[in-house]
Amino acid sequence: MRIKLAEDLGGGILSATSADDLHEALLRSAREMGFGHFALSLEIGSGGDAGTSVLIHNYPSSWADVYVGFNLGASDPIRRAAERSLLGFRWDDVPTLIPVSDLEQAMFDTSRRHGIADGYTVPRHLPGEVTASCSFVTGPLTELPVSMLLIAELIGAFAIAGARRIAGWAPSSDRPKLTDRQRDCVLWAARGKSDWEISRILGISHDTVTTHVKEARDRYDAHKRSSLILWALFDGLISFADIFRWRENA
Amino acid sequence: MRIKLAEDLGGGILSATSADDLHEALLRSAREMGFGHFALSLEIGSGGDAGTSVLIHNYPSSWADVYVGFNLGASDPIRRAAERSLLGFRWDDVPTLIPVSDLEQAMFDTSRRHGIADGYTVPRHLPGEVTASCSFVTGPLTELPVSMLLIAELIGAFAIAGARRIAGWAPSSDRPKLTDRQRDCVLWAARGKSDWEISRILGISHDTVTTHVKEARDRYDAHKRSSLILWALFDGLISFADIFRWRENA
DNA sequence: TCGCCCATACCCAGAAATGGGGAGGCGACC
DNA sequence: GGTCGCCTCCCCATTTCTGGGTATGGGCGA
Repeated sequence: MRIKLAEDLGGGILSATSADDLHEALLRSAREMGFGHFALSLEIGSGGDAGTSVLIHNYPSSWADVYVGFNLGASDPIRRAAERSLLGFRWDDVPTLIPVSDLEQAMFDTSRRHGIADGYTVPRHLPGEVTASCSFVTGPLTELPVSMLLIAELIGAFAIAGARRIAGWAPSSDRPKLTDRQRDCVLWAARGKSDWEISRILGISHDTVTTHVKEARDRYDAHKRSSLILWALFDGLISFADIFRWRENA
Repeated sequence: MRIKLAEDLGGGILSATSADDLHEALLRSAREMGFGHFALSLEIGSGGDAGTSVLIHNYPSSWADVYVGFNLGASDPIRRAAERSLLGFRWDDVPTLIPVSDLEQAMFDTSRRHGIADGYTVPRHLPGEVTASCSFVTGPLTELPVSMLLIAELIGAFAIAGARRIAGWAPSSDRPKLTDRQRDCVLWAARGKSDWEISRILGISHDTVTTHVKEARDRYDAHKRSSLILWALFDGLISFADIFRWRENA
């Protein structure tokens, strides 16, 4: 049973406590599914300078050297496709997801000569936190194990979750607790309301709102309204959906 | 075979061409897996306030009325947890993901009286494009079908992808582009620095920083520094790691 | 060469946030 | 009964942000 396989391998991946463990578990998983290679990349910091935080793979070193040496990651079509897809995708479907330039097509051909031919990539994102992908790859002489792609989807997701945990994004433990009223005020502040506007919304006085916000700042040791909002967001006290989409139900 | 079930149901979901089709396919899938209810919510759009949203569910109307009527969606803990998780999660694990207030706990109890007791929620995100979740729910008299959770993970993801396709797939995000200097300023602002402090850090004048921040606000159509930061964060222009981790290296 | 964008710098006036202080009422808990 | 946390309200002074201007110089592509 394939799903049993996923449960077994997934358990092994989720119980990994180090990058080496994860490498081991991923290698076994890839083999069991009929893939020769795998590559997991997890970035904390999608913006500019914060580079790749985790990169675990068993690509041939010849290809890895070329890839890193020529900084191909900067314009890797697989990576670009991963940023635009919710589901895992087969590499031969990439052109339907994004435009692929001639240069990038040439890159595919080169990788094939290094034993990286066809594959399946599982993307996963958390806005503001993580962008990651996990690829399972076959060489030029092996067929893509189509019957295993759904399993790969699960295993890839487990691997990414495991890597995130290992990379240090354990749920924060001793987070400050805000009172309900404080949280209300933080939420409305995150929605861009001023203290005065919040006071009208909540039906309390301007000074009371100011007090709530002040005390919330104190609890988070944040000296700025923005910092308070960011910490609350980071802690999961409020969410992007809370902030951006409250209009819908209003 | 459970994985066969996933393939069958997944095919049905991916071939849906309308919201009604999708409703039908999801209903069948939920039943096959042993769930009584399902709810799929998907929101598209990043910049400003434009955006479509899809909500497909078969919750009892009594509960849906309460939910919408009291605007509970504005701070739904399930939705908040969905923004903090890469994988699907069981509802009884939510307190380990995010803080849950007493009020929200009470909300759980209320929903249970409406036949919404336990569930499994699959989140999926594309920064700046899509935020979605798909929940499968059991009533108070039914056990959560634990053996089906991995299948639910796959079905939920398919459903989200299907909904995205139906909702009109707006990949060409017209998200605002900031200049390098503007991004610098936004990043330092997110780190809690005032304009004057940023000017010292970047070695430029106070007024120049103010101008950069001002123009960044204009591009995001954000009237508050906080809103600007939040949009930049949601868009992936900056990340929590950028914001909170800079101390480490400094 | 002209136009456009970018970075830089400056000015102003009004609104908002920050960081202090104090105080009363109310319910829970010991 | 006393203490503690929470919510409410008020005062103050100072800093910071917001929303308008204007202007110079450099680079880059039409």
